[in-house]
Amino acid sequence: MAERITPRHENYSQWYIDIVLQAKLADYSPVKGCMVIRPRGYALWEKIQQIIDGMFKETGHSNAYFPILIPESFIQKEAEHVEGFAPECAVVTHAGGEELEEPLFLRPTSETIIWSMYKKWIQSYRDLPILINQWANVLRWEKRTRLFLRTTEFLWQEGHTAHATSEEAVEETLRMLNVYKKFAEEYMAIPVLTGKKSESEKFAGAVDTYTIEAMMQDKKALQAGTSHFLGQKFAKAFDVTYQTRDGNLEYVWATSWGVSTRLIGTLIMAHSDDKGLVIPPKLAPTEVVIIPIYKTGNKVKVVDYAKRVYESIKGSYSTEFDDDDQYSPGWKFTEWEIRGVPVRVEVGPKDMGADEVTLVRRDTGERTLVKVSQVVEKIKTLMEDIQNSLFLRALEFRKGNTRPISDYEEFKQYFESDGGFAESFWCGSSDCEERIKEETKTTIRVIPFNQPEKPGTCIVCGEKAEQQVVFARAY
RNA sequence: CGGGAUGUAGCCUAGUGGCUAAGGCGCCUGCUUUGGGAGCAGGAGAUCGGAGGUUCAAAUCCUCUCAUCCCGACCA
Repeated sequence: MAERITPRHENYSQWYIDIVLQAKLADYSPVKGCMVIRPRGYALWEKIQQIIDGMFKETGHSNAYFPILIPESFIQKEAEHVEGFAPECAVVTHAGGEELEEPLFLRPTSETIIWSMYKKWIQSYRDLPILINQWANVLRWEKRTRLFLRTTEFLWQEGHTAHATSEEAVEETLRMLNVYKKFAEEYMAIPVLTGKKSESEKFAGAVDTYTIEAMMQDKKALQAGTSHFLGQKFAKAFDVTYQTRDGNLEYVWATSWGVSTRLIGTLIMAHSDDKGLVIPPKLAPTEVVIIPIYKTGNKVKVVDYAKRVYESIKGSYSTEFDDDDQYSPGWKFTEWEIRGVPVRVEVGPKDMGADEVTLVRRDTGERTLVKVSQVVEKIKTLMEDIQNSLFLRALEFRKGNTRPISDYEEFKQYFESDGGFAESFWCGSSDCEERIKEETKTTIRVIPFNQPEKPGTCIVCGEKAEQQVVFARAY
């Protein structure tokens, strides 16, 4: 008997760890807070990269690469930025056997080094916009780490764009937020709320931070991607100006936006179950697995038959043929369920007799008999079904665990029992935000774009409030 | 960084001062099996997280240290 996966209702954190380790997505590394992304985890990341990168290219961006080492003085140029990041940075002080004259920071994010370069590259409005993305690793010295969700080193992409006008930069910020929303919903099958972050939750150095916010199966919120309007802060810090058409000098407007390997953690916590990983078809590195079921006497015949099925499927789907002789079919079923492969094709003597195969979908476990001649077509429908129903299930779950609440006592009770998302009005004061965080451990996850017609009263102080926001406990 | 827990073979666990550190899973060999984690036989694998100390004697007691997990504070 292999190790069991801790059921979600017993211990959600442990369940998550069990999935990551047993599906062999990642492993702990010898270095505190770091992880090794194993081939199956990395295959997922490559799939995510490939799709999102295509979306970046479609919206006019190019990839580039900037160094991991950043001079200390650069980090310190933007006041809020340094305040936000300096405490969690690792710094190289020695190299080549000598102490460095100026310490070099391992990048926690690349705004500063990139804007030092933009200063060299931008002189005129003709040089704008610059639309650059980089795929990179970054390092943040976190106190408390969790596989994929928060590690000391993680992989991400960071887009950094430079624009002539504020309007253009804001437009870019929202465009990329929508790219993230589209990716989350159409590929990851995870519904997300979009909107702005409150002052206290925004990125250090941003004017405005926008977020895609998802609900996990334990009803906690998770920020899955952010897009920042940086205004002219970094342009001013690095003195990046351009000459306008009519000869004036103006500071450049900036955006930055990113998603990370955290998306893999998000994916796990949104869809997986007590049997293991559940991967939406559009992100599955392996879409179909074929398992021949034979006895010693009929092995050759069954494997032959299964192989023909494999031949007919593999052109259309990323397919694995598991004819390993050492493990029983039951063992294989369990194993491929842990790995989260969306569709399993069982091929045994019974199926062979009827010129059929058995299809089993990972999300519901539902079995269907289908003629070999129709198998590719049927898998196509199944894949679409799984993709859609994962999304709908997550959407229903979020809806069922979201409540408008206007009374603070009711709010407290809500989070003492079930919890979830609370839609409540907020007057905008950081005092009220701070108080509700202290008293209920909830934070403002997002100030949604979609606002009710009528204003209300602040959930905390009862004063008139223009904005309705979403409160939740968060990762 | 505070509070708690844990660390014994690849994994899970027993052993709470005394003989050669025990068992299950996994792994290797062979045979038999195979429609939901198969069976039998044989075998390999551990300086008990690390360092120091107490003792005739330490996995076991003490000190320090490291790592992981859980709960907080801080963060993508």
